[in-house]
Amino acid sequence: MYSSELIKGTLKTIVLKLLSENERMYGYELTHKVKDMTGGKIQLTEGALYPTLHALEDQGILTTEVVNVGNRLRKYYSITPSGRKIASDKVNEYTDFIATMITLLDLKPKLG
Amino acid sequence: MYSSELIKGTLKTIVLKLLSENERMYGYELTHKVKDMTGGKIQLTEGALYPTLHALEDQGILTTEVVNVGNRLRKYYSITPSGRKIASDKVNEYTDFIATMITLLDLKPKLG
DNA sequence: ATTAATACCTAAACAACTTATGTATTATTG
DNA sequence: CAATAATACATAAGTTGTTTAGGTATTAAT
Repeated sequence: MYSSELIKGTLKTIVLKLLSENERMYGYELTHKVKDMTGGKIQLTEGALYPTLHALEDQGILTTEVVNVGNRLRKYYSITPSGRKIASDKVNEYTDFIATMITLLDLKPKLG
Repeated sequence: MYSSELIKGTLKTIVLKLLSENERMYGYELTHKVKDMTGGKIQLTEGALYPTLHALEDQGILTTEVVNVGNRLRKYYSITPSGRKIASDKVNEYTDFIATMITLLDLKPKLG
């Protein structure tokens, strides 16, 4: 787990990137996907995730469809074409930002 | 210039790293150093920087000496031994974090 | 003489998050 | 088979780290 301040500002980028790669995902699934992919190092909190998803939907970046699984509801999110562009821009910006930080902090990135 | 949310959480790491490499620096100098090193892409705002420097001093991570330059005062900050350890930890954590984000977002970092 | 640069500072407002809590269903376990 | 954990959504108060917008004062540039 990283100090919480580091993760700040990356939530939207993470959500949009994952929804660019997957046809549709639901909130709870996103938290587990990120936890799995990062070996538990990044854990999205529901208190941050759900309001972010709602905002992205309001902005027309995501669309939803509610599905009944057993007796429980599940809200799937899909990215719209305009959202796909925003996702790509965000990922590119983050790539650039990381390169800048590597230079600034003289980091030796451990790339697998 | 990056969207402001990205830079959030990196200020302390940047300040501590630069003060680990330089015997002493003053606030205004830090803003210009970072601007120069990043080609203007990261600009520390004084409203964020000064309170952060004060907090780090209060925590014993930095010490200060005020110097008169002409008739103007300049407040130099130096890192303490315990601060040096914290700086190193922060940089290591950030390196790890970047590696995690590269994996998660499947980034292709453009390394000079 | 005015503006820009140097150099510090603070405080209100804002955004994005954490923490805490809530509802309800289904699966697990002792 | 009762209690707990997991699934799955949600909101709201509080915290943190910023931005924005001011302020003071000296020195350099136009």
